Amino acid sequence: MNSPETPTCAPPRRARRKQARPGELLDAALSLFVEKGFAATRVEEVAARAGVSKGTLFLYFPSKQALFKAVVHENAGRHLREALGEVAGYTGSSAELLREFLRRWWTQYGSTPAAGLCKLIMGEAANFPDLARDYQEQVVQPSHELLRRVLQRGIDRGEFRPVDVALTVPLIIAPLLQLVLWQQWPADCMPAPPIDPQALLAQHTDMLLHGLRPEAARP
Amino acid sequence: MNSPETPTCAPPRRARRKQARPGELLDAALSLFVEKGFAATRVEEVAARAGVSKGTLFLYFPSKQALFKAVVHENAGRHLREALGEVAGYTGSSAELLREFLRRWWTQYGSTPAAGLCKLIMGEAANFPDLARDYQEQVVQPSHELLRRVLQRGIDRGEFRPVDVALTVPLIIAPLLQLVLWQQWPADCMPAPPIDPQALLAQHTDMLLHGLRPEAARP
Amino acid sequence: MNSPETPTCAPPRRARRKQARPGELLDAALSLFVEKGFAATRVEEVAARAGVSKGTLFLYFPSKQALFKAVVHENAGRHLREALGEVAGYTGSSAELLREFLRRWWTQYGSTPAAGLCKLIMGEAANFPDLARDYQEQVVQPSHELLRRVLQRGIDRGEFRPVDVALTVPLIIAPLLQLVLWQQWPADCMPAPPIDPQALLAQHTDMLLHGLRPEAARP
Amino acid sequence: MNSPETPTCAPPRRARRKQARPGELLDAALSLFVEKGFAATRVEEVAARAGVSKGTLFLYFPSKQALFKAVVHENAGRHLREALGEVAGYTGSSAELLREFLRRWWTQYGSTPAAGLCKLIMGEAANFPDLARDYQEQVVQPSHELLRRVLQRGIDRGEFRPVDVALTVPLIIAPLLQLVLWQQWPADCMPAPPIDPQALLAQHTDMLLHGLRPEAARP
DNA sequence: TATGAATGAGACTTCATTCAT
DNA sequence: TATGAATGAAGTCTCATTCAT
Repeated sequence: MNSPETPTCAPPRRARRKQARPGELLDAALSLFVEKGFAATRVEEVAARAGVSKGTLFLYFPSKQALFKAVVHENAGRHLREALGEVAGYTGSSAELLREFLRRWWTQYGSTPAAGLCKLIMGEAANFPDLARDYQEQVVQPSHELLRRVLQRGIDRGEFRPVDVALTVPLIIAPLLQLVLWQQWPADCMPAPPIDPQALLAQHTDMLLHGLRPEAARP
Repeated sequence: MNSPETPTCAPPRRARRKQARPGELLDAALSLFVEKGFAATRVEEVAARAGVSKGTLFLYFPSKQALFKAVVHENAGRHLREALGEVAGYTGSSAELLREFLRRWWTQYGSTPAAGLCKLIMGEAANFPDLARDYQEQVVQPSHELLRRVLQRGIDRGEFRPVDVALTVPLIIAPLLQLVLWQQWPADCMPAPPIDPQALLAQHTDMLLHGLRPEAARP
Repeated sequence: MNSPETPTCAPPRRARRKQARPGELLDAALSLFVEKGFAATRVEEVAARAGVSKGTLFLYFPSKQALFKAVVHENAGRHLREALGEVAGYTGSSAELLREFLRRWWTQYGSTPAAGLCKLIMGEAANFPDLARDYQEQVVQPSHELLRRVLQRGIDRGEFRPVDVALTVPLIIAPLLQLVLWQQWPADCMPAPPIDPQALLAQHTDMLLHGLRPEAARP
Repeated sequence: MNSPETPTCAPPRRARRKQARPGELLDAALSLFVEKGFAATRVEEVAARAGVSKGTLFLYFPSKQALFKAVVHENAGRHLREALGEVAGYTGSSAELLREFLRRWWTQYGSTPAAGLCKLIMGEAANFPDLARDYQEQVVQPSHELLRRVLQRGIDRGEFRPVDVALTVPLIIAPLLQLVLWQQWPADCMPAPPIDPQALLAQHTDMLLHGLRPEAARP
C-alpha cells in the first residue's frame, strides 16, 4: 500500500545528509559555544566541524546570533521535559521518587551534550537576556516546580521532615549543575582523580535522604 | 587653622591617581569580564568604566590578555586564603567549625566582587588553560583541602557519621558556587522572589548537619 | 563559430583573479614600499593599488611584515640571477664581457621594478636584519663574485692591467646602484636635465675600460 | 676689559647643558632617523638617547616633522660647504686637485655623522619633497658644480682627456655616496671583510686618473 | 624649564556576512 | 544547494602630542 513516493526505509544518502545539515550544524555549534563561549567561537570553525563551508552555514541560519538562539532552543527544555515528565505519576515512596529524579536528571540530561547549555547560558545570560529568560521559563522553573512537588509530597506523607521547600530545592539542584560544570572543565586543568559522577550522585542522594529523615523516624 | 604652607600629606593629584589606576582598571575589568565575558568586553569599555581613556589602559597593561590575567591573579587566592586561613586553629565543636567555614566563605568571599571569578574562570577555562590551572591550584584545591580536614576532624571525634570525605567536600562546595552564579544572573531574567543568600546558607548548613549526624547520636 | 558548450579555455573569472592576486599585491607593495618606505606605507594603500580591499590582502599574507618579506624574496635574486647567469660561459674579449655585464645589469635588472629593492633594503636593513642578510647572500655576493671573475679573467689574459680586484668590483657596482637610486628620486625634486641611463652607462663603460687598459697596450 | 657678564670661558654647567639641548636632540634624532627611518623612529627614543624626557623634546621642536626638518637643515650643506669651499682657489695640478677633492669629501663629510643624511634623504625624499629639493640645491648641486669645474679645468689645461663633464661627475660621486651607504649597513649583515674606506678611495682615485689620462700623454 | 601621565587619531588585523560562480 | 573569495565594520594596540604639576 506504500506509494513509491513514501519509502519507509532510509532516503538516498545525499538527501539524508541534506536533511541532517541543520542538525549537524547545531551540534557543532553547541559543542564549540560551550567550549569557547559565543564570542570566541568563529562561524568558520562551526562550519568546519559540521563538515561544510562557511557560506553553507548562512544558508540555514541568517546570522551567528540566530545560530546561537537555535542552539539554545533546540537543546533547552525538550530533553529535560522528556526526562522528567514521567516522574509525575509516580506511586512509590518519596525517597525512591527523589532517587529516580536524580537518576533520570543525570542519565537523560546531565550526561548528554545538551547539559553544556548550563555553562553556556550562564556565561552569555547578560549578552542574550531574552534567551536567558526563555531558559528560565522552559528549563529552570519547570524542574524546580517538579522538585518542589516531590519534596512537598514527602513532607505531606510524613516521609520527610518538614523543611522550607523553596530553599531546599536549590540545594538539591546545585550539585547537579555543578557536576555538569565540573565535567566541562578542560581535563588537563583538573586535579589528579576526576570526579566520578555516579559516585557523587550516590553520595548526594545519601546525604539528602539523611538530611530529610524525620526526627520521629529515628529509633 | 592649617596654614597653606603645611598641606597635611596629600600627594599631588596626578601622582595619587597614578597609584590608584591599576586597581581601578582591575576592578572595572573584573566586573565587565564577569558580566559579558572576556571576548565580548571591549577594552574601551573597561577604560571608560575606570574613568580613563583607551590609551591609558595600555600604560598599565600591555594587552587585553595581560589585563585578564592580572584580574585573575589579583582576585584569586588572596581573598580566599585570608578568609579561611583563621579557621585552621579552631578548637570548638566540628559542627560549629563547619558553620564558621560557610559563614566566612560567604561574607569574605562569596559576597565580594572577587566571587565573580567563579563564573569568569568557568567560561574562559578552555581559552586560558594556564589561568585555569593556576585557579585550581590557588583557589579550588586549598579550599577543598581545608574542608577535607574539617570533615575528617568531625568524623574522627565522633561528631559526624563516617562518610566518604572526598565525595562529600564537593557536595558542600556546590551550593556555595551555585549561589554565587545565581547572584551573577541578570536580575531581570530571574523568577519573582530572588534567593536570599543568608537563608539559603542557613538551610544548607541545617541540611548538612542533619545529613552528617551520627546514627548513634539519635535518641 | 564557437558553440556555447565549448568555451575555449578561460577559467571562471573569480578563479583567475585568485591566481593573480598574490602577484598583483606584491607588485603594488613593491612600488609603495620603495616609494614611501615600509612604515609609512599603509596596507590599505597597497590593497587599493592592487584593486582589492584591505581584508583581501590578509587572505594572502598573514601580516604586513610577511608581505614585506614576500616582496623581497619574490624580487631578490631571481631577476638578477637570470640576467647574469648567461654571462658565465662567455668566450669573447674581456672588454666585451664587461660591456655585456653592464648592459644586461641595466636592461634586465636596473630598469625593472625589482631594482627598487636596492633602495628599499637600504632603508630597512636595520629594521629587518634577517632580510638584509638574505639580500646580501642572494643578490649582492653573487653579483660581486661574478664581477670578480670577469676582472680576474681580463687580468690573467693581459687584457686589463693588474688591479686590486676586491676593491675594483665595488667601484664598478657603485654607479649602477647609484643610477637606480637616482631614478627613484621623485622627478619634481631633480635638477633640470635628468640623467640619461644609457648615456651614463656608456660613459661608465668608457671610463672603466680606459682605467683598466694595460700600460703596455698604449702606443 | 672683559665685563663680568661676558666671561670668555665656559658658562656654568647647567646653563651649558640647557644651551646644548637642541643640539643633543638633533644628534640623537639624526642617528636614529638614519638607522631606522623617520616613521619607524619614535620620538620617545630620540628623547631617551638625548637624555631628556619626551615632553622636553616638544619644548624645542613643535612636532616630529619639524624635528626631522631641523635635522636635515642642520646637517645639510654647512659641513659640505666648509669642506669643499677651500678647494676653489687651488693652483696645483688638476690631478692633485681631484685627489684633494676626494680626500676632503671623505674626511670632512663622508666620515662624519652628517653623511647619514645621504641615506636618510634617499629614503624619505618621496615623503618630504620640499626637503628633498632643499637638499638638491644645498648639497647635491653645489658639489656637482664644483666637480664640474675641476674636470673642466683639467681638460682645458690638457691634463685630462676630453670627456663629457656632465656625465663624468656622477661617476666620480657615485662611489663616494655608495661608500657612505655601505658604512651605514648594519655590521652583522655584511660579508666577512668590511670595506676599508681609505683603500677604496685610493683605488677610486687611481682608476679615475687612469681613466682621465690624455691619449697624448701616453708614451 | 622639565616631567611623564593622559589622550585619541590612526594603524594593523579579525571575522561575520555577502555574492558570483 | 554549496562554495570560498571578497568585503568592511569593528576591535586591539601604538604613539605623536598635550598639559597639569
